[in-house]
Amino acid sequence: MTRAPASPRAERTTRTRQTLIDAALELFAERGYDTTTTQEVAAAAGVSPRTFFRYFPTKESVLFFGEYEFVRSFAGVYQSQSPALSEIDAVRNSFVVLAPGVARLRKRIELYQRAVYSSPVLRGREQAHHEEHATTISRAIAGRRGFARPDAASDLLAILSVVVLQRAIDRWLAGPARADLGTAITAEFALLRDVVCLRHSA
Amino acid sequence: MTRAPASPRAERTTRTRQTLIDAALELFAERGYDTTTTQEVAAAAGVSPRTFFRYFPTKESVLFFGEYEFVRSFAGVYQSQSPALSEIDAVRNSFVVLAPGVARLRKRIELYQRAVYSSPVLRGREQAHHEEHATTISRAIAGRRGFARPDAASDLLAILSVVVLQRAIDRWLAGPARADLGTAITAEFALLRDVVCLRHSA
DNA sequence: TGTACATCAGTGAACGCGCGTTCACTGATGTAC
DNA sequence: TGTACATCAGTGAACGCGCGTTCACTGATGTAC
Repeated sequence: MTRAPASPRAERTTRTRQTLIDAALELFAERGYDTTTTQEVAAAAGVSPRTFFRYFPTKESVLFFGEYEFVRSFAGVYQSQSPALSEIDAVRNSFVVLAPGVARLRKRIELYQRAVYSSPVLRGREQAHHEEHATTISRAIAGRRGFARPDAASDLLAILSVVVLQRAIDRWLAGPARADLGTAITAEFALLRDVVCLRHSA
Repeated sequence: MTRAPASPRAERTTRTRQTLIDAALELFAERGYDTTTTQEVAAAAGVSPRTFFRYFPTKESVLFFGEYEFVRSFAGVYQSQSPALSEIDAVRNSFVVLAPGVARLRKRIELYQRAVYSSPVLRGREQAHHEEHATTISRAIAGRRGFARPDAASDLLAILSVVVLQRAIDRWLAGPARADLGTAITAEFALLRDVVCLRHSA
């Protein structure tokens, strides 16, 4: 996670940046993003208002710095799934494999989600991120099938996967601290199959 | 749509408001929401900058004024679906029934979508609207089953429905002007069933 | 129908606010020799 | 090891910008009688 402190100067830079990020995450989650000023974040981090913009070009960027790269590792895991699996099962399995890496960041993700929900503009950004993630997943799905380009089916499956994953994370965060994210993901995908595939009503 | 012009004064008010809305929609879609100022909207509508805020409390509100109430009519249509239908089929059928009402607003919806996509804050608002719509749909689903409260299954189905409907609308807008929205909705729900329910890979 | 007053659409001007930029500086850390 | 210079983290102060508010006004429309 944290780099080796190359020099006192570099170490100070890293520390200041991290302090700003922590302060911002805490304040945004607690008081709401739109009602927290960059001045307040700087004050909480013990630096001057000016210094905030030395580290981050915009108020938003402090939140999105070093985003957990769940999706960056997705493609690799997905390709290694058994070819016998259907696409949706392969996606679900990949998510479950990656779950422990996410689960370690539970506290941070919880603050992040609270911050994002507090503000329209952050929700919009998050939505754009989800779309990017879906694009990545869609390409991976198409690749596993040996298709050069994603089609409507892989696009839809990718979007559904992101929505279902987000729901699983929300439920996991709402549950006890010891809950297992992989289990939540499996349950949510099972529910997806039920509501879409079961033919009978009620 | 437009009320009877009760008096010259009331008629003028209505006209000014509509002119502002039209100008805003046009400019936001064309130049982007964030890069268009309320001054420019006022100028395009032929009124002073100050007058904009006489009609709308915020820049955003001019866009969301008189939102098409697709979802407001949903519950009624949904309850009248045959009890023999599965929930998801009943939702799809309801959407198809309501489609012509939406399709009449094609040009306006197109501008609206372009405006929303141009701005993070609007995407965030739209996301919040989708969530509200999903809540409405989820309650309708639970009601049809005779349940007092929505559960995880109705919530998930509702969210999926909103996502799938939005995709259908996007594809419909991307297609030729004469395309049928109901057909696009049916196709998208069929695709949903395929990607979620088919067991074989490739 | 005609006059006196009330209401209201539209406007101008000035301001508060928070994000983000620009210019100019201080003092500590790093480096060349 | 010691000195001279370079770099860089942190800061202060002033400003631009666009949203949104406040105060005070004009002139047209509406209403009471």
